[in-house]
Amino acid sequence: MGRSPSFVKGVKKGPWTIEEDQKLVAYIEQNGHGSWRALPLKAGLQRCGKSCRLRWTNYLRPDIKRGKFSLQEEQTIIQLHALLGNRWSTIATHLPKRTDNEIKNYWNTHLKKRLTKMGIDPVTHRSRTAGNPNLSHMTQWETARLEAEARLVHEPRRVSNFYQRIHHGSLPISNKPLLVSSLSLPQPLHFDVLKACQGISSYRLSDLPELAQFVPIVNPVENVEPLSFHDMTMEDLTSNVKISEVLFNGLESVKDEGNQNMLQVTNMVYEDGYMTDALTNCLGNDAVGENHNGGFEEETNYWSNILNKLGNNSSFSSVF
DNA sequence: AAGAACATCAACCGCTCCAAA
DNA sequence: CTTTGGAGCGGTTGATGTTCT
Repeated sequence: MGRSPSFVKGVKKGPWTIEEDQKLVAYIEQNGHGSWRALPLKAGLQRCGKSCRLRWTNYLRPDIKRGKFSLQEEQTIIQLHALLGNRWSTIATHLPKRTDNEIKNYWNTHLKKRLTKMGIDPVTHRSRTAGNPNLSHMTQWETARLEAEARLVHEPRRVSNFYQRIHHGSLPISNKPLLVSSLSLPQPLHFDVLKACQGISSYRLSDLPELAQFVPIVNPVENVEPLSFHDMTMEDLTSNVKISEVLFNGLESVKDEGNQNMLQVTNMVYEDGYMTDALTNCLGNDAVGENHNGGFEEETNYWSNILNKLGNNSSFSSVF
């Protein structure tokens, strides 16, 4: 049913010649590919339609980028693979101008090996070395981030400087000026807030490993000397820590309720609009206040306030 | 210098999906 | 509803290039 015969008399196989390529390109440029099955005859090629389609989609198409994969592309592949597995065509839709075949080859010949070398199982994307919860935690976060970003490409909205802020001025993920959408907040908001705060916690802890000792459940770094963290008191810190644990545990407990939930809610991490709306809905205006424009201490206080509010918020607590 | 071993990637194969008949 | 056939997907192969011994 629907299967092409594996052998057809008079049909050429193997590498394509320049002449064949030229014929195929010329025909498609003039007529479009139409029915692939009928194409070879019309184009004067001794190939099966399937071979023509493959040659075109994987090699001859004008909108194909060839050559070395960038670091960003590599990261995207790894993270999407963690989320999607070997669904190369889906992964390819997130990497403009790359084909599924190319990505698949690159994964099999480069990335899989590299992950294995790093002690990461290329199938599960988890550390092989006696459980590193932070790794899967970060993978999870990065995965969700990518998925959200990928969807933003198709669903333009205002992108904020939020991501830049939490990354201390590193390059934005997207340089595209996105539009403000009408309010269609993802639901449930609890997950939004949860995810957003988790992102913040992740960032801080990975950026300042010294802080990790206060949050052993998130980042179990051993033998780290205590650190006085700017002007924050220990009380502030432990207060955050306590809530971070709640956030993390909460996230762990809901993560299996379906990727849809997880993925649906992550846009707001990049978008002040979503973030503010989500927080406002959960906590009320006074808790969220004005947007802030950076400065690590300011940021710290901002999140400290919000986390404290979250900790006392009954609707949020009910998530758990 | 030469052969072996390994890496790369274009292309093929067999399968599923899905729309049309 | 079943059958058919085109399109597309993912796994795999094998020719070619590169590195190692």
